[in-house]
Amino acid sequence: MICKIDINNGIPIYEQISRQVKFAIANGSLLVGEHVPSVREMATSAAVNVNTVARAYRDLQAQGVLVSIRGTGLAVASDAPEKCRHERLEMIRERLRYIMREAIQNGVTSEEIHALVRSEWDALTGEPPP
Amino acid sequence: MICKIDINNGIPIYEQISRQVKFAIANGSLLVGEHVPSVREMATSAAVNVNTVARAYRDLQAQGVLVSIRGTGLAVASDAPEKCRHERLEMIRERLRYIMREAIQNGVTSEEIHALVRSEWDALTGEPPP
DNA sequence: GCTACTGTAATATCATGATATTACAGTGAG
DNA sequence: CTCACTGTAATATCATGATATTACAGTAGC
Repeated sequence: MICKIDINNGIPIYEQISRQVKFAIANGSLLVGEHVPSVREMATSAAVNVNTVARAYRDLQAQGVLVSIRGTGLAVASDAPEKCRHERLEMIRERLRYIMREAIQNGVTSEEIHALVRSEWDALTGEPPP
Repeated sequence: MICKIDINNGIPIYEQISRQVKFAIANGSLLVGEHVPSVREMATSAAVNVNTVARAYRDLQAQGVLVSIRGTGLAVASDAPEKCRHERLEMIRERLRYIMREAIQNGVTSEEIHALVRSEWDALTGEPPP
């Protein structure tokens, strides 16, 4: 489990970590009962401070996604996959909403938005535009 | 010209102001030569500090969007509309790209994304889903 | 029991965004 | 000239995110 951190996107690092752990659980990269990387290991691999990872893990515990096993580490909670799968699209939806709101407020048309989404998607996936 | 500030979306206020001024110029709400609201007026109407507005205006001057007329205020530069129109979709495109990247990295399908965009757009514009 | 690993906590330090406040030079209307 | 408005600048203060560092209790393997 490796986290890719983007320092320039405005999203707090601890939140990026939290999101990516949830995504990993949602798509089965992390299984129920499996241990998440230790705070020190995650901090090293993501080139980030230990406290920042600890903050992310603390949030994930508070949300019931991870459970602490004293002296051993943090494991994926039994009901985490369901939670994370449900949250997966919601997290993306929320961020989409902010953009759409701005676009709508400023006279961008439905066609323009859909064209943007299509072209960006194709550019990122390497698919040729239809 | 009234700016709507969202304190919870993570984007710095001065940047939100800057963006909204550009949008206003792009869609003709602010015309070439027209004065932008004074820092104090904008600060009051947006419930924001004067320095924050000044910061946004300073950036807009540095980008050649506004020009200072000493003792009088700031006016829309002659080539600002072209600049802002060109930047308009690019600003939205950039933010879309971040979301799409996250979505793709985590196994969201093209269908899911387009469905999300459509449903969010319809929810925000009040249009019935087709 | 020793060692090496867990999470957790506390502390101090820094950058940034934002605020409140004060001050000053330039402009234009009266 | 005076007054009310411009932008601009400097200052101090605050919250937040992030960092570095140190420390401590619990667990597992040897």
